[in-house]
Amino acid sequence: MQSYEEVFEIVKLIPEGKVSTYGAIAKYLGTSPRVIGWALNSSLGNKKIPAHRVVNRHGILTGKIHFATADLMQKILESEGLKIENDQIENFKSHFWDPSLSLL
DNA sequence: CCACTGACGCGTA
DNA sequence: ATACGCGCCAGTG
Repeated sequence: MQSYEEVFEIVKLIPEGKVSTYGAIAKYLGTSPRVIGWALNSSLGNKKIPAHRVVNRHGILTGKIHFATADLMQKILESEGLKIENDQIENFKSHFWDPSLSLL
């Protein structure tokens, strides 16, 4: 299956200053949220893939530990205009981007 | 070649 | 309210 490829395509569509979730992408692709995490893990190194814009359903930067440094992910997100409070995105739902929007 | 592991989320007890 | 199990793909030992 090209599940990973599908995930990459979606993640690349996430606009700057926006974030998405594992569950939303998984639902859109019709797969399990786990696959999203695994795919993103593989995506690390692919500069074309903004893996830092994907967080869990609580808006928490669960994947930050996979970056070069624990603060890197938060740093990038803040750099894109987001506000992080205690590893959690503030006004998360206001910055939430749903894959369904890519249909538009 | 077989088995384990790794960025999650939801339903059920 | 908290705890546990299942779903799912690819890479590595």
